[in-house]
Amino acid sequence: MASSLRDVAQRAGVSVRTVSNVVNDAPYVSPATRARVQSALEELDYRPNLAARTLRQGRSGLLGLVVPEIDSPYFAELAGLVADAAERSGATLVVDQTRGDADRERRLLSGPSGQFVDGLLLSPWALSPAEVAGRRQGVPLVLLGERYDPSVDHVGVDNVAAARTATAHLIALGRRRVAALGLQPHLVNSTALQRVTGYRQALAAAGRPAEPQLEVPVERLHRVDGARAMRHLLALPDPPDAVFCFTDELALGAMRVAWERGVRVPDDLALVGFDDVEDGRWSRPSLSTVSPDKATLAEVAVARLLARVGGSDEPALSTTTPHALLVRESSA
Amino acid sequence: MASSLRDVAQRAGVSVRTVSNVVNDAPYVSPATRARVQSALEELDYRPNLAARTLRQGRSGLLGLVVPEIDSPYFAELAGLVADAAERSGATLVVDQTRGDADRERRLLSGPSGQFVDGLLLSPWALSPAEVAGRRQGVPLVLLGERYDPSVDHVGVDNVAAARTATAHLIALGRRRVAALGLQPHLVNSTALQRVTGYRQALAAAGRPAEPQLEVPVERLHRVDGARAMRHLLALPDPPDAVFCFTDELALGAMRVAWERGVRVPDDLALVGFDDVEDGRWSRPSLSTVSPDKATLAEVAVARLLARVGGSDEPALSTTTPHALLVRESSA
DNA sequence: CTGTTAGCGCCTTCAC
DNA sequence: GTGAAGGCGCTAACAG
Repeated sequence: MASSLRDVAQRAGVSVRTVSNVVNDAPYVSPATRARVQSALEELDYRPNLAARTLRQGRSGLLGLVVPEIDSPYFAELAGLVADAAERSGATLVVDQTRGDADRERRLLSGPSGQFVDGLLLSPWALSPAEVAGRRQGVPLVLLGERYDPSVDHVGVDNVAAARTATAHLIALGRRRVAALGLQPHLVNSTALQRVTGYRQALAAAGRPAEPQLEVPVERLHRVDGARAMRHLLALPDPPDAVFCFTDELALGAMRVAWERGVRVPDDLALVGFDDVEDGRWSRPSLSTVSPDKATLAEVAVARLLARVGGSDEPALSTTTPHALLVRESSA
Repeated sequence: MASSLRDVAQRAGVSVRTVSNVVNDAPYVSPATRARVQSALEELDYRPNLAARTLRQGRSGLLGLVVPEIDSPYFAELAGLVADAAERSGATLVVDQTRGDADRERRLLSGPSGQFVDGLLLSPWALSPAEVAGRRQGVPLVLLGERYDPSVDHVGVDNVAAARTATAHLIALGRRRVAALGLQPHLVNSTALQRVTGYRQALAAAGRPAEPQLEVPVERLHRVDGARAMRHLLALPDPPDAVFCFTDELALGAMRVAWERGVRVPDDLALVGFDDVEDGRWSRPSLSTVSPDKATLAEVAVARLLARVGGSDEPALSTTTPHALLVRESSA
């Protein structure tokens, strides 16, 4: 059985109050008493009970991060950085995944594990803006990536501009038929939509007509989806000579298929991804990509959330974090 | 302000007890009352306070997973599967990372976030067996991968056998000089040690002498470490024609370096990794690997932990989960 | 079937 | 400087 404040007090021959003071190093404790309590604390291996403390002061020191999939490289990397940022700020991060399930997102937004955290970072996937904005009661919420509602804080990159840059780069390479891989018309989530928008803008700016058959939808964002979409593109009567993939995972799947089909990257087909995931730096060839500054994103998101937890009630902020196009071998 | 049981009771004109009964759908509530309470519950958008509930019944319904790095593909995949397994069992998983830091491991083992979870799954890295066994007080603990102490539950693959199989496969391919990449002599963690042991056993079984210069240590297990180690191997007067890498990440880094140096895989150099991480299925060439059954591992670990949480006091069990050698292009 | 109440462990206001 | 006591929200033992 874990020992409580009272046990320690008894052992040290003082009152609970004094022990509490020592534990939270408050002033007003004589050095002698403090020392005595200290040793009692150690002998009993006392640890404050977080449930009780949380109940009492309404704060747990815990921050929650909810992502669709913890095992997708992008979210895994992001989670790692957010955990680091939280750690630096003296908070502890706990991570939850929803597998893209609306119910789970909903539950985590206001259910048990959104219950004992002081604030929540959410990367929405299946939930509509209205639901997110509506359900947000109680703990502060900061949205990652998606900007849903002007009433809730948001941190993310400018997807439209980033996609435009990536596409423009492919066009500047002299490619004639630039495809877009990764549309998700079945989702409320609008990230893919923003990226197509940027893609189309770049095409238009270059005086190119939009070609609907070069815009390929995918179910999810895994390598296998990229592979399937690439097979589709290569089967076209007039296949593309460049593809802008909406995530690195999609691009890596597409790249593998290109190789299997004898299509040389970048000679026959230039590829650019999005996310700057570790794998893309080591693939063969290495993958050009739009690199969101994930460390800054994590830092800003945690800072904003902690400010809210601290009681800040300034109007909701939408912060755009930097990104950069990294040209590597797949589009050199 | 969130509404409490009392608020609801007041609104419905009943006692807290009755509301509590309804919330936890206990019996002994008349349908009429139940309905009345239900609507009060909804009107007030009542949500149980987890801190209070935990304080009261000493259980939170939360399980914790502590891994060195949440952004390494292996741990990310494992975390995803463990979260799924927990979900299926009605528990919620929270994930923490330590970045391989002994202090953080220590803190998480018994600190705040090990305080409000009912049980802990730990993949130790920097902590010594003695510390792990000693610090384990309070919540049940199940060790993942490393088998530290007979007194604590453990689930993992047979690293020695797996490494032996992988090495034997390379030998059977007719390779003359088989290297081992990934030793970690600086860690208390013994996974690498077990894998070298299996490697040496296979060599011995084939009547080959051990060649110390073919056993390459690494600092960490990332691609960059694999790349560095590979450069070292290729600079040897008599470089290997096969390498068994202790993780897929190391292998992927090594593979990229081989390509840069014009060494053909698998013709000039056969490669086998360990972990069966998603990337290796899509790399070029695809990566042969030892595939631990991660889903089973997750399932068993969660089941065992929940049994402990439920009060099981059978002697500590050490479970070996299955693994399989997957021969793909890098050693075909 | 339902109401009343003690107490989980902690912090903190009030008294000394 | 330190002690006593109340109460955070919930559950369950004890009435009725």
